[in-house]
Amino acid sequence: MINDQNTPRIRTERRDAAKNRQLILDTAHRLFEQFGVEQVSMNQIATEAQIGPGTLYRRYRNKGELCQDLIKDSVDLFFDDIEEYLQENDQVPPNQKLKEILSFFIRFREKKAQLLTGVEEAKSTNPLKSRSKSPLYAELHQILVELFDEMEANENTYSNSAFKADMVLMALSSDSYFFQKDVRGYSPEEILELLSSTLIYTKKGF
Amino acid sequence: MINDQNTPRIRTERRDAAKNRQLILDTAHRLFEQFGVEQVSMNQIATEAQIGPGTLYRRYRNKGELCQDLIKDSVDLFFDDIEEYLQENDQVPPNQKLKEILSFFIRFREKKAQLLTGVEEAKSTNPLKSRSKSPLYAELHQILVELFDEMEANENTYSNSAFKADMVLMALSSDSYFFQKDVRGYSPEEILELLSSTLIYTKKGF
DNA sequence: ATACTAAATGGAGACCTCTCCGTTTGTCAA
DNA sequence: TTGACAAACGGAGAGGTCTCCATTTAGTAT
Repeated sequence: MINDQNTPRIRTERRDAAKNRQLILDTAHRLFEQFGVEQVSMNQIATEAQIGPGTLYRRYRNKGELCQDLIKDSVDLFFDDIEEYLQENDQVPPNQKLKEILSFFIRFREKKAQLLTGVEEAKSTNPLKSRSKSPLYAELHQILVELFDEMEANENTYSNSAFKADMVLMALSSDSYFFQKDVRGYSPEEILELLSSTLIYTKKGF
Repeated sequence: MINDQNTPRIRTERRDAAKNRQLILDTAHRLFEQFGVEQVSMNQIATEAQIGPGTLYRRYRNKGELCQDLIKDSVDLFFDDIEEYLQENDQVPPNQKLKEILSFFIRFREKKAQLLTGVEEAKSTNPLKSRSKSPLYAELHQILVELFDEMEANENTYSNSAFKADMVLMALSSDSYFFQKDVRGYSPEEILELLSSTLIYTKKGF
């Protein structure tokens, strides 16, 4: 899982290709930093990196994939944090764990806001495959489902953990999250509270 | 509210302009019907209608606005239905009313799937103003908030009706709704059940 | 070294969205 | 009628996304 496209490949990546990949990543990073992810076009990246558009699109089918590659490391660290937390706190009640995970994610989202939005936007623009198969989404969904299941273990409701997990992630998508912040005026902390009181603490009053 | 851009305007719409508006609407409707909303470009509409791109964009800033104009009438009917239902059933418990409204909306969404998606997509692509100010969204939100408030009237939770309403609408956005259908494999009825059991029947087991 | 081959490259080009602006055309007042 | 003028028009063009493919080139087997 650690080296996926870095070191040895199925038949090794050509040296020039590897060099170009790094060149693209560096250029994109620099331009994103300077102008903001939103403002930078694939064109611009190609031009700045002095490669043809074809070369760029060959490696990344769209800006989203590029963004994805750029946060890959952060995402890995993020999941490491979660795993560590879960291992050290497996006796904690599941709803508390859930809330903590959401808190982790919100912090992550705040830190990587632009790139995350970049990932999501392209996903929807392009293959219409929704924001489904982003590894981040899928893996996080899996974790949430397990916690929801653990929560409902001693309840009578028929399980809808997968749905709840989708709701949570939906609510924390760029679209929804920034709508809550910018239009509704909530702080990250308030969003966390609203979300947990709405979707996590389902039994009893609150 | 009834005549907004139809009959008398602030200073009447020029006859040629009115004619063109209708021409655009007809052309778009025809092309959408024939090829699907997704597949038809603004360009194509302009060409087919034999008008310059500038003329088209002058009237509709993007495809979303065009779609919006195309479903305006259906939307009005939709709200009429809701209003009628609410007036005839104001003694029914609010959670039941809520569920019924959602059912209305899901049916509407199924019927106007393509145009609705068209509206939402452009909204997010363009002014980044999120899917907020679509009249449909805003008005529906308002109705949901009132019902949630009514529901919580005799409970102790501090009100988060606005948030819940946002969650519901988020869950029924094209993005989320079709994800649930296509990827998770739920039927419209199942989505309705999941949604109500998750967000509406908050008190007690189910 | 040499030839072979699959990967990598770059740029032309198809098609798109959206803006700008010089020109045309209803409309209304004189 | 006849101006005058704001509204409407159309199309050129800037800038994007993404594809295709003829050409180049890095590894590898001989």
